[in-house]
Amino acid sequence: MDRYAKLLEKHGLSKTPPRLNVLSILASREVATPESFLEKKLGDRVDRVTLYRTLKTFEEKGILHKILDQNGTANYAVCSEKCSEHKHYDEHLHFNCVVCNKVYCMDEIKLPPIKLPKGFKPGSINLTVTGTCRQCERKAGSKH
Amino acid sequence: MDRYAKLLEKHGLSKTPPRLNVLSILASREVATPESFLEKKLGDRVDRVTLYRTLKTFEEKGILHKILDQNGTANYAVCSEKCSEHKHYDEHLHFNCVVCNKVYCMDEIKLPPIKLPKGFKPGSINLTVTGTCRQCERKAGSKH
DNA sequence: TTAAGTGCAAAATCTTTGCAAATGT
DNA sequence: ACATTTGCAAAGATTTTGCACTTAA
Repeated sequence: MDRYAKLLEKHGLSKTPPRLNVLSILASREVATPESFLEKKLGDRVDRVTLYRTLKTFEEKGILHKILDQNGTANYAVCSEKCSEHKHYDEHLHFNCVVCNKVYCMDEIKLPPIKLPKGFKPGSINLTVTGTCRQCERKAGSKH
Repeated sequence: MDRYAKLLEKHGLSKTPPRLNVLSILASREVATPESFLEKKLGDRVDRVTLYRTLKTFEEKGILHKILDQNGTANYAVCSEKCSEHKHYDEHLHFNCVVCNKVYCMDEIKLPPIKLPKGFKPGSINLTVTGTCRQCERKAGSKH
């Protein structure tokens, strides 16, 4: 049984083609991925509604993180082992390129400690830097 | 001439009722505000399309910041003096309450310095903490 | 066998666009 | 007077819901 099937099993979800397809696409990408990309990749193989429901289920189960880009669009990335139905661990920096719009998960950059005013209870922390990514910087550079 | 009229003039925009109304509502609130709230407040006085266009214009001119909450919904707050058409300055922490969904601008909490991998050029930085705000913590507490 | 998951149709939102009428300067 | 802005209608886009059919276990 392959990796993705195992992941589904672990969370008590049945191993259906739409789910396996979605996981396979997401795992093959080095960046977080929006619904629109998955939709294009999957074509007619998976209904759009199923895709929405799949992403929602995965997020609730702690299989995927949802990361919002600069436009408020959700991008999904496979969670680390630590994530569960009850709590997500996504405490690293996200980089969102303004040119290609890709969302990078920079696991190696940890978040700084934060001190909130009295009475505010933190849940999760999201640090997103927008700017130009390495790829797009290169392309821009080579034009001159 | 009042404060808001002056602000519009400064940016070369005409002083119309919809614009003055929007500014007045936003300035009266201590938190960032979504379109839906403005729409409710304004009722029939301002068309929804006008509201969308007003917010867009204000953002482009550097009059308002757009802050995305945990749901990807845009929330607007009046910019500091430093903002302009060319660049926004919004380098402080945002707190988004998961109960009431309010977005607080915590101007007093500055962002930490960030070191990106080689090739990545930062533009703006957004640090949002989600959790429970003071108000909602109090309410939750008083129930027990 | 049957609970869970999918696909289709349709509804509900949310946002944008085009254009004529109204308004600010 | 005239460019800008508004309001209305309509189109587009995105997301959700209901329900019958299919499939995984």
